[in-house]
Amino acid sequence: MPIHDSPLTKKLNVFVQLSDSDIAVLAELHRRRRAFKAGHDLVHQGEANKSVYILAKGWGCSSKLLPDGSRQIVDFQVPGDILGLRSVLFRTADHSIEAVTDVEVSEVMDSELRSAFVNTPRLAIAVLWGASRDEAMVVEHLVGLGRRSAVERSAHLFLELGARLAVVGMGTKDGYDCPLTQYHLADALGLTAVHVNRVLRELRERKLLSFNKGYVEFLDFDALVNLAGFDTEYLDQHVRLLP
Amino acid sequence: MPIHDSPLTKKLNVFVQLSDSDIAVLAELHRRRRAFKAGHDLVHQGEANKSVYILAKGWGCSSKLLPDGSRQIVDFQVPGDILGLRSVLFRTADHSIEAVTDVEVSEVMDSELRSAFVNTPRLAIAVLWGASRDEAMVVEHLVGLGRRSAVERSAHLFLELGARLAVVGMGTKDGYDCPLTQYHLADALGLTAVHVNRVLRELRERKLLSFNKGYVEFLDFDALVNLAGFDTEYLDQHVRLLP
DNA sequence: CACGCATATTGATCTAAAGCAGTATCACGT
DNA sequence: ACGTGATACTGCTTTAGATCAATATGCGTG
Repeated sequence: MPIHDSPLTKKLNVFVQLSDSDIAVLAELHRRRRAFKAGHDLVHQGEANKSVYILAKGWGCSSKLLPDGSRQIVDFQVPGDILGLRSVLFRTADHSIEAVTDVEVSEVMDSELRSAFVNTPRLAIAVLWGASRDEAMVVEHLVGLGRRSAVERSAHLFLELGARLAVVGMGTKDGYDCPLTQYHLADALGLTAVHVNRVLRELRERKLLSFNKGYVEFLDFDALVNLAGFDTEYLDQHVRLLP
Repeated sequence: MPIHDSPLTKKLNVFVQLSDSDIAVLAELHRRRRAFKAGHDLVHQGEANKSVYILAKGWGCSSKLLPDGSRQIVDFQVPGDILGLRSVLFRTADHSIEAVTDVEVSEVMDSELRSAFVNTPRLAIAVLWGASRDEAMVVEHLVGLGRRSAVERSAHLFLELGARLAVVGMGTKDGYDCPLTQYHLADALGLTAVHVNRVLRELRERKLLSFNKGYVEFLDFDALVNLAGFDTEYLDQHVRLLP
């Protein structure tokens, strides 16, 4: 795949116009490829990380396990997302990141990342913007768990995933391929899998959205946005340019 | 108040041993004092911020409002916390920060902050560690909303606030002063105020914790930690030193 | 093919928390 | 001294979502 078609490049380009040299540096970062099998951990909770992964293919999820055995998925990762950035910049990982499907990543050592940032500030800004967007999504997720009903919350999640995939050219207003099981959704939405099933049925019967055989289909996009209170703006705000 | 007694200094010192010059720079940052009345906004959602505030006295909270009028409090701020850091580094604020009580802050322009970071890297690291800790707390909060019961969640919040206050010398294992109303708690915990009241009664009757006239008293700290699944470690992990 | 395992689906019951309604207390401002 | 508004507390009813139990459906593997 030519570098200007990689998911990360597409994603960053939406936000900052990358120069040829930015793209060249980005290509450098994509050299070391690795693959993970579905269900395996990319980052272990409590471990210090010396590298980040750029997700090229497949889906991941970051989650925390509770003493009682249940788990809460904090966020999903789709192609173009950077995994483990925080744990490199700051500290040991406080949650684990797992491959939902078979996954292909580019591994970037933290030293490479730092020098890339120094040489191409525009790239650094774009990546930080991405990290900031991810945080905003975590906050939005928190708000949903606290104050939205199961149906609203589910609708919101599907819309958000759709918006993220659209950025990397893997989704439209019609729908997108989604490899998640109802258990994944349950763990993200703070519901039981049984109830997720009922919620999906309701969305289907209300002709808003259908999720079948790995495909999410938006049946009435606007009504869905309205139901979820989905803010289309919040995913693409502008970063302040560092001096 | 001498600078080495300021809440922020205490907090950062827990994590990095600050040198005299670090402390001198910190003192510089505390020059421009401002006060806000309870209920007023320090940061408005959607506005770009040119300054951060170091909270010296009083409590704040950051929250998001929903279309239906309800709100979700994302985090509380106590003395020593830095407000609006993210919106200076990255982008416009995506939520508003409100003074819970009358509040005193030091205002720091982003240019001052940047030059302070350049001149005293150790200080930069300490502040970033604080920001990273705050994020970890947001994630923990999200997990609570998704997977913990009302009682567990409430216990967890009280413990977390206690731990944060202890760092700045404003709380012990016996308890701490807490200016929050049951409405604040409800908006943070994703409950109704009525139900918060019942939860508080249950905690009191089970002789775990009492909250009365602005004072949180731990009646059985260990049992509370156990009930909440509170991880005492997660607030004080170590940052990786930047090269 | 048959078997086991993961995933999806539906029905019946149970429960935690919401919603609604009302009372109590206290701090103010006049 | 008297309202008025914010906060705290309690009882009763309702509901969203959990829990328990069962039945599909498909898919890889011996």
